[in-house]
Amino acid sequence: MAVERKRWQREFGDWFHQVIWESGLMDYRYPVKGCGVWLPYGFKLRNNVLNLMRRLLDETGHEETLFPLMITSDMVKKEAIHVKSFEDQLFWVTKAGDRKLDEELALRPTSETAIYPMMQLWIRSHADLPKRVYQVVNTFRYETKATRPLIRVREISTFKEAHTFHATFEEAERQVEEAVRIYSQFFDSLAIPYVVSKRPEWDKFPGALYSIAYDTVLPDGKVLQIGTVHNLAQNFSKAFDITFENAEGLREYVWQTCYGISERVIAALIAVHGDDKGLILPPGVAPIQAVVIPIPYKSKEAAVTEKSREIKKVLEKAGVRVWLDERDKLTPGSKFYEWELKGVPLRIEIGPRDLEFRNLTLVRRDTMEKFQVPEEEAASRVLETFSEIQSSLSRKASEWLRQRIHQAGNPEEAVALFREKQGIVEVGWCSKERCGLTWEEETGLQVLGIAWGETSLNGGVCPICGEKVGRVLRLGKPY
RNA sequence: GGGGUGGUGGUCCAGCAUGGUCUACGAUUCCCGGCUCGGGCCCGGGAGGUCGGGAGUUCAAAUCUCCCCCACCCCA
Repeated sequence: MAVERKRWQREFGDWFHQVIWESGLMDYRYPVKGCGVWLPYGFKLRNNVLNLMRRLLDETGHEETLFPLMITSDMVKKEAIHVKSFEDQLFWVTKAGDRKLDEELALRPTSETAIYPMMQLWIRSHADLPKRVYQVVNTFRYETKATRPLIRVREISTFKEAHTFHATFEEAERQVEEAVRIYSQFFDSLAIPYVVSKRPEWDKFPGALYSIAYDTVLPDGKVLQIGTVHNLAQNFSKAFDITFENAEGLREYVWQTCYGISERVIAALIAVHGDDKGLILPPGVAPIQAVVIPIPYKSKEAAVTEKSREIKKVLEKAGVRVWLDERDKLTPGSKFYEWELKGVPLRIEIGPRDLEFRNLTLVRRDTMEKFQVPEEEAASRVLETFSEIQSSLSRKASEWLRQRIHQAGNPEEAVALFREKQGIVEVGWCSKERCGLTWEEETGLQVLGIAWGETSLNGGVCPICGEKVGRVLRLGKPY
């Protein structure tokens, strides 16, 4: 029962689509393009992931809110640069029944235009600051490229966005650092590896001063953006007229940040940890952390059933999300396959042999390693195994990403490296936009940005202009 | 934006070249019953289809022609 990742890597697109549906996460047969149904199992996973996020935000002074889905055309037009980037993708509500609406309404493509006009009413004085809100909502964008479950959709069903408001630029800068800390902790808890890059000027969030993004690499070697943090400076507060009175009695525009994470994090969770058998979910967020499978034999059915129920209770008491699979029409083997597909981190087999020796047979989903533990140590050994699985998943995924980050000295080298190994190519950059764009042209890759929070690079010259190199520039092929 | 491949019970698919033998193959899934049970066992019985949509050619279309829709892949 070895762990294999052939199909996972070679036919990632098919694998991904199939696993999402067969494991019971989502059904994408819904008749509207780019929209899918979260099935009960997927919905539970989604909630566990979101609750992790909620805990992190609640602990750090954020408050959850819920703003309306529809925005007016006036609201849409407030911030010119921001609007322009989304206007081709807006869904419009133009009629009620057969009556044309006097004022057409748009479905939010993101919620700046819904939230900021209200903030203009709520923020009056420096005592109201800082203010941090977040919400988890659906947003709509008319994607024209091919849609892909969880990755490129028309209804983003799960968009967690935080918006913060501050009295000074420095405070907004500190909030950006805080957001990066929060997101890093979040992805670490999910064992999803990432690189953090400052997006180049030509690819930042429209309206932002600058944008920071979290990227990971999927099995096909393409880069998936899984989170973003933006310093908006006063660009939006000026457009939406969000001002406050400072301690000296003067009116100032607020300084803002915003940061978001979408269901792409679930896509990453699935893709990064999976194998040819299906999902592998980290115990921290798995809807079912352990499944008990009774192995009935001859006349011992009653004893096996009784023991299985007893173990289930013991584990539940210890706080384990456990499921007892008592379906008697299926053989244990077919149950094994099913729960492996669904990514349950730990399987517990209880059969005549275990009864005889007062053991439990445990099988780890991530390594398929099989071992016995004494029955009376059930709870402690199960919990211990969860933390081993968690750290093993982190280690494996980080190592996998590390092997897909390469260093190149010139465009030819970058192209060769990418062709052979995909992933991310790092090169030295002189910080000039023209040279950055040349890197893109000559490699056919896209600039992800410069490494965030790392000291500048010394030595070497830009192979394009010959000037001194000061930054690490990352290139890749994004989704 | 450019190119390619495909759409047939819930799922995966055969059939299409050479229209008729299609009352549409097979597997899986689902329901009923039996036998089993430490890796998808097996045996009976049953359910499930606007052949993506529309128009056309024809005595006759899943099969040929045209238009449309949708999905997936590759390239910009």
